[in-house]
Amino acid sequence: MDIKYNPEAIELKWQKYWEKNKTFKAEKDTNKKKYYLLEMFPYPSGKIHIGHIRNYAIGDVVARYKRMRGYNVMHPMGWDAFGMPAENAAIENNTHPAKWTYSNIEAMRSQLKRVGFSYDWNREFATCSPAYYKWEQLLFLKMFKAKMAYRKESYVNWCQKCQTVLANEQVESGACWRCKEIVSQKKLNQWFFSITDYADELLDCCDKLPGWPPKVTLMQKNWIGKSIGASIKFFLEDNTKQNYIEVFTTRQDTVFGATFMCLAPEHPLVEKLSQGTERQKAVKEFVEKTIKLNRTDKEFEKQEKEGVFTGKYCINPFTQKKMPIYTANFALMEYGTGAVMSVPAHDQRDFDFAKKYNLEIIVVIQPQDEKLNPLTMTQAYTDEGILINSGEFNGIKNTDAMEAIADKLKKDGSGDKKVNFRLRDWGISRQRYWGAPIPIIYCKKCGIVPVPEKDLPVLLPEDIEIGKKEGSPLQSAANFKKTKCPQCKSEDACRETDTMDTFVESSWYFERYCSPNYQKSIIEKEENNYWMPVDQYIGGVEHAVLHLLYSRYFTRVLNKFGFVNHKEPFTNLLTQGMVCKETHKCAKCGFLFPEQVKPEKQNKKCAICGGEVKTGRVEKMSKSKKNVIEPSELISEYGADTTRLFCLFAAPPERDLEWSKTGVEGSFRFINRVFRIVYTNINTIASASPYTDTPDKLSGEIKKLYKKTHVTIARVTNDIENRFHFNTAISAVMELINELYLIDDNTNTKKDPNLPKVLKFAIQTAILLLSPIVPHVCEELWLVLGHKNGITNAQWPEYRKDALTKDQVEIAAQVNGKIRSKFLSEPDIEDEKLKEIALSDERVLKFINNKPIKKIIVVKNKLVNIVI
RNA sequence: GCCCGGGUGGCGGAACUGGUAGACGCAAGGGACUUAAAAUCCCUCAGCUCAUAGUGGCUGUACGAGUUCAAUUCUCGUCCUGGGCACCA
Repeated sequence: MDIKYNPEAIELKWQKYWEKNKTFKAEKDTNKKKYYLLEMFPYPSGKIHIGHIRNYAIGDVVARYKRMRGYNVMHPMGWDAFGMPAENAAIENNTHPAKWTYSNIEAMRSQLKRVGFSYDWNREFATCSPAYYKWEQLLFLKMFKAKMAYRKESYVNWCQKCQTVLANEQVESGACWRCKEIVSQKKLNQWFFSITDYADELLDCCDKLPGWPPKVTLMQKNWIGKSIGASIKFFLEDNTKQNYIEVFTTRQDTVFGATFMCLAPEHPLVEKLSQGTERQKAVKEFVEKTIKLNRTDKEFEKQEKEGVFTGKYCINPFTQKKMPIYTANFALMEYGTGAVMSVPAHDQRDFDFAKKYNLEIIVVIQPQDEKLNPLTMTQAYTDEGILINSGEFNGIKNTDAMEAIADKLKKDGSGDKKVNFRLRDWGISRQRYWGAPIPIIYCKKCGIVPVPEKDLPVLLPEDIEIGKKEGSPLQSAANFKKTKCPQCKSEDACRETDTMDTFVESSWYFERYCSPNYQKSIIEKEENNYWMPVDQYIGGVEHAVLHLLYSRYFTRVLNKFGFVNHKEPFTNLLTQGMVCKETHKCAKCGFLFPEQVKPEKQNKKCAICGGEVKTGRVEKMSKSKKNVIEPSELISEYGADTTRLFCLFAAPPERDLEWSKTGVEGSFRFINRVFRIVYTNINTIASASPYTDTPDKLSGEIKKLYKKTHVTIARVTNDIENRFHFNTAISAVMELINELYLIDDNTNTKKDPNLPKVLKFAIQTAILLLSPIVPHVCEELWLVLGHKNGITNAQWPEYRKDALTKDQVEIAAQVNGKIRSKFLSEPDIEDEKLKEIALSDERVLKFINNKPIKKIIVVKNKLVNIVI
């Protein structure tokens, strides 16, 4: 055989063919069942990396599979194109962010095309284009008018290096998620989206997303953080009966044990209470010291719980006791009301604090088996028990008193039931240039004025200087900033210079894909109703809370304004694992590239300094760890099909994938095996029509092969359709191919007149089953097999039920649960018959050794277990 | 600290509802073809063990118990590991 597998020639040929024939163009067709498949769109950083390829390969298998199943598949791709790297690159290379971004998009688009993903490129857009962000601005205006977008002054996480505000979600253990700089606190006027209005709904609907991994919905639930409890007012001991501190607690059952109060250092009362007292100086010092160390700071985690007395008292509404008011470093202004009622007997943190400052401890919950003594207690008692020292509630189980105490609070006017969320409103202001401008004008006379809808989009000015001055570049862009007030026409007005968080763009891009070129509004409703919601969404688990929660929120906002009819954007979600590779580290030179490692007899040496090299952990590929694989190199060496195959074969999608050079070679070998099995048999099968009849008319090896082919169809279909376990789908086809090679060698079966037909069916089926995974080579082989219309829209093979049954099954014969013998039998034979065979088996009898049989368990077609 | 995962050969991973552990691939070793190499093909491949070399015996899915005729699978405890949240009142 002269024909050699040449991946590059085959792949370029079919990519051209698909493009020419518009094979993947998706159009609304109400007669067909739609399937909207989406992978998280990339940030155009410049290069596609292997993690993208894995993500998109997974998606492409599903898209191509569904197409073959007759679905009208929409599989779009685009660019999450706003963001900081463009600005950073602009500063470094003295280019404009737009230029940098668009040239990156060019490069990455051609890379993606070279992998042969079945995208409908007609729907492509970049979120940085005015045609896209215009609609985002419109939505902002609608939200502003509905009071869902509002401005408030607040402390924000500030990254000094990136010169920007970060959302809480973008702060990872005290550091900027992008540049790892330690985050500090800054007070600024910010725009917020009121996501908390939907906290309850977003939480409840987590349970209505059966197609999502429970892990992700659990993370969202924790993030939203709903707590049910009560708000309680503690009046100050100032005889006015007007000033009070309000707290939120989940333990109103312990209110009789509240002996002191802790306020967050930022709490407005802290300064007021201590003013003019001898405590003023101490309080001020403490507050200043504590605020400096913000809560996300690394130091903050380690610091001891401490506080200072403000000099004033408040009154416990139930006991009328005086409670000293402290300000404490563990009280958080952002949670609840910034004030904590402290119950030292039943909260460990309060207990430690009370011990430290010698504060009163009152036991109000008595456990069943022991008697708590505040003087001898060594830790707080946080379990259930019976209330004591609690007036009219004495003797009631604490959990039962929750409701009653909340009711009494309400009756007395000193509180109420209350639900509190950890989730806070979404701060979207960014002091950056490369983002969507917030369409707001500040007028000296009229105040905050929204840009009229007819004036949209508010364009990002192109003639700006980046990195020359402190702060946001838009602030120094006079042409942009200076404007007329749309209401009073006064010249004394300026534009908002902050831009929107880039998570805003990615919160609705999946909606825009349905009508990407629609000019009249944000969304063309009929298209949207047809395509949405996304049937399958695929992306990294790192977006479990950020992007996915915002998207759920935005979908509700769009729904509220009547733009869309659905509330949840993604019916099914698959979160794929990272791509990892081993690292090499030299004590002196740090991380090394694989080519910098010299293998020697015993251990590896560093090519730079000659020092010992340690093979480090398998870690996520990253430039800094020097363990990155370049997809383009891989594709030019082995081809796109091999690259795809390996990404899918090495691990199931949800798990991390460990890169292996030899594994890639194995994948390449397999494609070659497939390629060869077609060509070596082509003369035999070329003119044969595939056998599709019942297996009973066949015999011997041919029958076995025919049945194996149907079993393979069943396995692959199940693995793709129900489990996304492409690794086992591939191994099933590998088994079939292995079997085909055995037939090829077997001269006896070569005389069977049914051979060409069955062989054709088997080979053709293998090609069809592989086609979503390695589409190019399959298109080529499909053509070789004589099909002129392309494999992309060929029908997915169906299996025959009568071909799944086995002619013979192997039965394990066990004695006391241990396998002592195996025998072949007809399938589905009577239990009694199986027992009989097992009991006549020599090896089994040897182990029974004439002992009495207690019982015999028979599992049909599987085993016989004799218990003695 | 709290909440989720995960732990299976030299390696990546199979085993779908408790029913024959190790599919498929990689690596390794041996062999065939070849002047040679590459490519390809075939065989072996969890560990220990045996006067019987066999469809032999024993052990084995992180560790220890338990439920069961039967446990990688279910329950409890321990260890390790990955992730999320982290003074949340």
